Amino acid sequence: MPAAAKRAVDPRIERSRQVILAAALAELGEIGYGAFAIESVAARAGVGKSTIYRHWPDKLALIAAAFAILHEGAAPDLADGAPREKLERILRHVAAMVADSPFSVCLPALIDAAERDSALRRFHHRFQAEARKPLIGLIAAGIASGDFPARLDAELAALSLLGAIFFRRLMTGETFDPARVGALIDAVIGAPR
Amino acid sequence: MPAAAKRAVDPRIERSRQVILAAALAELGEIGYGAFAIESVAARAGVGKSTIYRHWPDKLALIAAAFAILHEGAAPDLADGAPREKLERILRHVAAMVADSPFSVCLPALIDAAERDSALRRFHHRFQAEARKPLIGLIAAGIASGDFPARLDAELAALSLLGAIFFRRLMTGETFDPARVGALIDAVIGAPR
DNA sequence: TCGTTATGATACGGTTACGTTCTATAGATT
DNA sequence: AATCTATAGAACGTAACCGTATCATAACGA
Repeated sequence: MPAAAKRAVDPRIERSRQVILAAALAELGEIGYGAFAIESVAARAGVGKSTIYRHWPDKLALIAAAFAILHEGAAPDLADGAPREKLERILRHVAAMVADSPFSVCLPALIDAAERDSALRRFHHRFQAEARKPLIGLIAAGIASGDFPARLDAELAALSLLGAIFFRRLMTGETFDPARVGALIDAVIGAPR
Repeated sequence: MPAAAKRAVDPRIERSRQVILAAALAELGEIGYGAFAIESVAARAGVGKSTIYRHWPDKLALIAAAFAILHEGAAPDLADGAPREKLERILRHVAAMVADSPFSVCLPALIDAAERDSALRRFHHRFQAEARKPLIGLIAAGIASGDFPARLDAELAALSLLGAIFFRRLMTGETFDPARVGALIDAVIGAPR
């Protein structure tokens, strides 16, 4: 009998976790990875520093946990629609995320962190690879069905479409207006038939 | 008479500058912007800390000076050749830079720094905008001359091409093999005629 | 050679942050 | 109500690093 009557979970624990993680994410967005300070997180969360160390062993663990939150968004539904419509839907979603969201705010910190710590790097690259898969599959299917021109390479096309959106955010300081996604697809893929 | 016989310039000054800036750039690549430490730069350069402060007023000034070095590369010659060839030349150059160079090493730090400090942000965005101009102009000319398909928007096409290269570096951890630039152009622009 | 000056080393006070430990308290469970 | 436990807050020793100052040295120009 596996000690069934364990004590119920204290709600204070989960509550602390949430408050601290939210503060950590805000800190990452504002301060970045390199100057990230646990004491600032504690102050921002209105929490004792010791509470943070009760939940995570050290700074890196907290940072990793905070970054993990970024990847809890609902992906757009790709069940039905023409390939071109689905493509537009998914890219509009990406553009909106990159334009304005906790993800967008933390993106530079995430990139920087991935460069400095190998665990965060694995995390970052693995997640990005997963996130790209549906898009690449969609484009590949579109090419196969003749909806997209045969000139395309699915992976390169995905890189180009995503790249355009991310490049603007990171290198020009502008955001990619989700409304312009149609024009982007026209440019890279071709106009709708 | 403007005091002509000024003392000749002490070569130690320029020598210190170079050694320190090189060390600062290496530090930015390794440590990043947030945790950048002048004392580490001094140690790395084999230089007294006071020497650094004799040349730059503070940490930010040194960082800015170091980043400025990144933008002293020779751009590829665009004097002659078919539009497609010129495009390939310029993108191969970009891909090589992003794949392996001080610029590539410091790129995450630069992006992070641009996010945290407004002066560095202006610097980063201005330079990037300047660097994009020839590419956009080239594509626009190619469209006008009929060498590139009319479907294209010059700015979006430039974003896509550059974006693909940068996206790979920053989000996938892989580099974009300069040899694959031809395939990238085929995908976004179309095969050569 | 001789005065000049940039330098490396060292020390300084001040600040910040790490990660640990303690205590009284407020909030849980039973 | 009685008990348990997670918490906030403070203090701690340690370490790093800021920007400044001092000083003997060595490289420089003249």
